[in-house]
Amino acid sequence: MKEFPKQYNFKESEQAIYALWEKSGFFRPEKIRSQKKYTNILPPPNANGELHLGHASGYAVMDIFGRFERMRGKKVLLLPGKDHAGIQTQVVFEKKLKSEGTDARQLGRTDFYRQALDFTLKNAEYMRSQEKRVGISADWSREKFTLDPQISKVAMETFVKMYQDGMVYKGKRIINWCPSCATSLSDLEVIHKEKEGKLYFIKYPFKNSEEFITVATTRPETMLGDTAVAVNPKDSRYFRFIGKTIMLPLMKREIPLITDRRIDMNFGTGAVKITPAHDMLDWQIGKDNNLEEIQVINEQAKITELGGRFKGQSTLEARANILSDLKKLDLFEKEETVKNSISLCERCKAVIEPLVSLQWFINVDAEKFSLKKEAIKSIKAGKINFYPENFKKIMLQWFNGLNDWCISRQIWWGHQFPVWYCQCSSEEPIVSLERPKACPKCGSQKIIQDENTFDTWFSSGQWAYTSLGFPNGSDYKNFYPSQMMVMGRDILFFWAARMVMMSLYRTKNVPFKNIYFTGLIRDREGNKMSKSRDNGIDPLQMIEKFGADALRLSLVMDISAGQDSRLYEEKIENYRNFVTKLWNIARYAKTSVPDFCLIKKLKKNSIKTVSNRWIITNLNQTIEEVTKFMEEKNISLAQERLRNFTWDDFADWYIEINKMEKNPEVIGFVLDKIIRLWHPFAPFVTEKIWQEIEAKNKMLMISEWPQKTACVFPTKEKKYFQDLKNLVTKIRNIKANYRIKPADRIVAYAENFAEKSIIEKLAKIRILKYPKNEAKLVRVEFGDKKIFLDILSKVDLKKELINMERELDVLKTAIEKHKNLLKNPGFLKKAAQEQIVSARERLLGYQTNLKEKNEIMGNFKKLV
RNA sequence: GGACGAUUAGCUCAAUUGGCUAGAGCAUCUCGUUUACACCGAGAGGGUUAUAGGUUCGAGUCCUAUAUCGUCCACCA
Repeated sequence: MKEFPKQYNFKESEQAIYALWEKSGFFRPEKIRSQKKYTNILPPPNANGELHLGHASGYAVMDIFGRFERMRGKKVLLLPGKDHAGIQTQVVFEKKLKSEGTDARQLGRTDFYRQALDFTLKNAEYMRSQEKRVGISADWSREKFTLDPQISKVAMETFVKMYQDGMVYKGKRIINWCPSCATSLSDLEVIHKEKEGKLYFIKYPFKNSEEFITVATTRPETMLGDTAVAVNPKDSRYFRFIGKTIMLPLMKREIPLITDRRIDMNFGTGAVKITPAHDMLDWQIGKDNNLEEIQVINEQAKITELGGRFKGQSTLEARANILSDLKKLDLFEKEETVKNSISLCERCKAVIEPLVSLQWFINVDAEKFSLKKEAIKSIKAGKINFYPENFKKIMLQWFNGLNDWCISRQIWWGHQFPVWYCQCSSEEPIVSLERPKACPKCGSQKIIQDENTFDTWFSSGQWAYTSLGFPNGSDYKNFYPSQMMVMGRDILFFWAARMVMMSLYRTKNVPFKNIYFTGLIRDREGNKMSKSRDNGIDPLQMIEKFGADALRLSLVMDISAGQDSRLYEEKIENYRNFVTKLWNIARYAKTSVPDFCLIKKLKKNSIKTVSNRWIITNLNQTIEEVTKFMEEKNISLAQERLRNFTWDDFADWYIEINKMEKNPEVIGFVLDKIIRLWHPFAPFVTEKIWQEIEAKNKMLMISEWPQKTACVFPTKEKKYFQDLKNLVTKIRNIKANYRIKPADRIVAYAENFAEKSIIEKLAKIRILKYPKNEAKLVRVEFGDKKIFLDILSKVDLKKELINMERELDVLKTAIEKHKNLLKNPGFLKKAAQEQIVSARERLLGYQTNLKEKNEIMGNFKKLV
């Protein structure tokens, strides 16, 4: 017989086991014969860095559900992929180029793209190896990349189709511009940060007048592009000035004083300088009032030639110079310190410059197909289940306030627009997947492609169907829409919402039936993990140290969907201990029982005795509850229930304490079920145990999820055994604590002779009489009061009185619980009530309080 | 400004529809055990479930306020 290793060596086992799984081919759904399908398209990580805890926790969740469904006999497809991650990769890769002493411009677009692709693909391979270490049972043969030709083609087609349907347009609008990344950004890619700033009060003199109006601004440099000053129409302070002309200082340009309801009278002076080219609200006001847009800041955040003598200065230089000039002219009134929020680029944290620029937009509320309304409709119709549920509300709210989506980016890394221009008319785009051979208008062959690339979320927003080979691929036909989607709650809008919209448009169906959000993993203090804080935990390091199973368990313990959690080494260590415990349970079974094997079905006569019946009944309940929790997507509760059964009931009680009643067959049976139940959570150690004991070809990964066995006893009796267990434990403790020989002092009445002897054996006490009239009641008495008090006299009286009260509570509970077993419940209820109340009063000398009395009465009332 | 979430043991979190004694893990203390497992076992202490009201026979759970913390969205001239 093979020696069962003394210690679980996860380092050796994990790689071998993963190789075994992969080789078996069961990661591919084709290998599983079943009609029922389960698809989970894994969120493609950005292929430009390392695997981090966020990925790991998502993968743990997905793999747990995936393995669970696979064991339940479903054709499971976990589809992995990688994202090219437009701007982020561009930033990362440009840094790399810089460190190599070159830059994008030197390389040129074609070479840059080629090298970035090379870099990304290499990195994708590296990340794939890291993903495997987490143990994810994904079908690697199907792995996709957002820049794969087939996937790109479908994504581009969507754009062409949208163009034809009048859902995209090219327009000059004010957009968020990142001077550092040199590209436009969607609203979502801009983050706001509260910061202390200065509010400058500047006098704007009226034309041919000594009077002036004071405006307040945080960005004086934009005044070069002012085309009006606005006040609220209700603001009586300025009534007399309305319609007058202002001489814009420094620029000596005439600008009007206009009114607009959007101006807040209470902020600053109530008068606002309007710069349509460099402010979101000003742009709106400018549109409504037909104001000129004067761009005085360029894409590098420098002043343009329209900024007169400040041309070429950076915005900060210009600000200082403008302020000093104003001071010289005595037009500077004062400055105040204010808190205001500044806009930053999500990726590089540079300050955003709002600029007017020619960009491509998706009209989210187009006539032909309203992405916004269709999304709202299907979510309201309940076509997607949200975990947690309240995220549905958050998403709906977002859709309601959704504005047009800027999808063009001025970077090189990503999908270039399938849009072409001929020299003859740069205004008229030709939208087509293929480069046109000649201009349809003038026949010229000099055709250039639009320089823009797509927002990375435009392609990942289509991932749900592109990755499955939409529109004709067999995977699309077989596996769309997927059953499950798991993602971090931080990309709810970026990705989940966009996927819903895009999928509805192209497939007329929702992209997934269920969506589960994971929270952020924080450090011990609850801080975000970040490089600057240096508080990050590297998942690979943890796997090295504690094993993949321990890491997985620690990532899904104590969590609920959408809620942030904290992680630190002790937590992972704690789960490593549990993995060891599982191992040792198996090792004990295998080494202490001759010819031990896992038992699938139990013979009826193996479960005659009380503790066997008890453990089996408890196992049944565990299977039932764990399955239910898993179906409800509640990993934490499933795991907790399972852990309690495994450790407390099976290992500590059935095997350890209950030395006389255990049955090898029952151990084989329970262990068989336990390792199946644990497999989704801790796949490696359970598979290893299975291989050690079974040593057959079949793998645990594809064995069946346990079913409840035919219930050996009526469920109502389950509690009875639980109490029996508790009573025995209690007796043992009393013996231990008081250091007495309790044989003649503690008396137990048992249901029948068999149980009487069990209690005698287990608790090592002598059972006195077996009174006929006590029926099925199990009761512990503390002997004669006198004897009990004798014991008390030897120890601290106060402490023992408290203990005595507790023991009486146990008695109360036991009586309460078993009243259902009695044929005449009324009798016992009354008896129990009297007994408890009087006992307490007698012992502690206080009156039963009103609340408790009410509680008892309430319960009784309900029963009657 | 709008929305959402949270507040339970020293710490991290549970508590499935309002219901049996509010539970785990870590930490602390006591005892036990050294051939399944010191990566162990049995116990104990520790809670006015943020506060104040309300509904109910019964509230951690439902309602109404308040406080504190957090997140997201919008705006900030």
